[in-house]
Amino acid sequence: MGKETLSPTSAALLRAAGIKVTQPRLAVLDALRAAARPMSHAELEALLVEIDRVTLYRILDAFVRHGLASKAADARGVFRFAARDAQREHGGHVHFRCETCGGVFCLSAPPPAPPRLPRGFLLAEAEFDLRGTCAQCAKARR
Amino acid sequence: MGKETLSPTSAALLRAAGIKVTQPRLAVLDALRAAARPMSHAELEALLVEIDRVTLYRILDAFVRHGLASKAADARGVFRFAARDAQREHGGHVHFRCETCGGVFCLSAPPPAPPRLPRGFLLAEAEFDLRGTCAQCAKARR
DNA sequence: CCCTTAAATGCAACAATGTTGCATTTGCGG
DNA sequence: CCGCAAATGCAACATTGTTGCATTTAAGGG
Ligand SMILES: [Mn+2]
Ligand SMILES: [Mn+2]
Ligand SMILES: [Zn+2]
Ligand SMILES: [Zn+2]
Repeated sequence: MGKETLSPTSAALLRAAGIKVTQPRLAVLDALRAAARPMSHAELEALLVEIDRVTLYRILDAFVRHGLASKAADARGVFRFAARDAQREHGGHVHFRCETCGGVFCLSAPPPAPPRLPRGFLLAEAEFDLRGTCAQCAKARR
Repeated sequence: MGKETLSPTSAALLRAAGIKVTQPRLAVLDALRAAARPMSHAELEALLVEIDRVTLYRILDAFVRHGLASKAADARGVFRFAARDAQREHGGHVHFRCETCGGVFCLSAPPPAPPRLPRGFLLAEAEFDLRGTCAQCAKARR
C-alpha cells in the first residue's frame, strides 16, 4: 500500500516559512488554500469575522513576503491573494475574466512562453490576461 | 508634394466621439495623447491643476465609455489611462511592469496570439502582463 | 446673434481600500 | 515557567474613487 500524498498542514507551511503559527494566520491560510479563486481582502474579512481588519492586511502581506501567497490587482484595481500551493493548480493554463459578472474561467490553452528580457530585468510573474464577456453574460445582454 | 499625415486635433476626436468639446476635456485628451505611458488620475491631476478632481475622474470615464481611452489597473491597483490613438503605438509589443518603481517598459517581443475561447465567449482585450524588477531597481536592491 | 436646454462642471459629502502608531497580548525558545 | 520579540487590536489617517446637487457652459434652432 503506497503512502498517500498528504498536503502539508497550514501550520507546517507557516513553520516552514519561518513565521509564528497563530490562530488568525491559520484561519487565513486555510481560507486561502480552500478558496477556488484569488480572494480579496474584503472577501476574506467577510469570511473571517473574528479577525481584525488591519491584522488581516498584515497577515496577507506577511504571507506574500514569505512566499506563502501571491498578490495581484484585479481588473477593478482590488488586490487579490492566492495561496501559493493552491495556485499551482492554475499555473498550467490561461484564465479569462468576465468584465460583466467578474467570474474567472480556466481555459485549456497553455500559457505563452515569456519573452527574453533586457539585461538586468528580473521576471517575477507572467500572466496572459484575457478579458471580455462570458457566454452567460453575453446571452443575457441581448 | 504629397499630403502630410496629420493627426486629428483633440477637438475633432471629441466631436467624432459625439461628446461636447470643453476646455477641460481638451486639456486631458491633449495630455493623454502627449504622454509616453499610461497616466494615473493622480499624475494627470498634478499636471492639470486647473481641473477639478471629480471632473477629471468623470472626463476619464467618459473617454473610456466613448472609446477615446483605455483604463486598466496597474500592479499597485491604481487605474491608468491611455489615449486610444497614442496607445496604438503600444499594441504591437509586450510590456514589463516594475513592481518596485512602477515603471512600464516596452519590450521588443510581439504579443502572443489569444487562444480559442469556449463557445459564446467574447474577447475584449488580451494582455500579456509581465511583472518583476527592472534593471535599475534590481541593482539598487543590492 | 440670442435663447433654450441638456450636458458638463465644481464643490461637499461619502465610501472603499490601504497604512501607520502605539499599547496590549501571545507564541515560542531557553 | 519566563522573558521577549513578534503579532494583534484599535484608533487615526491617507489615498483613491463615487454620488448628489447647484451652477455654468457648449451647441443648436429661431
Ligand atoms: Mn484555472
Ligand atoms: Mn510600449
Ligand atoms: Zn460573465
Ligand atoms: Zn523599477
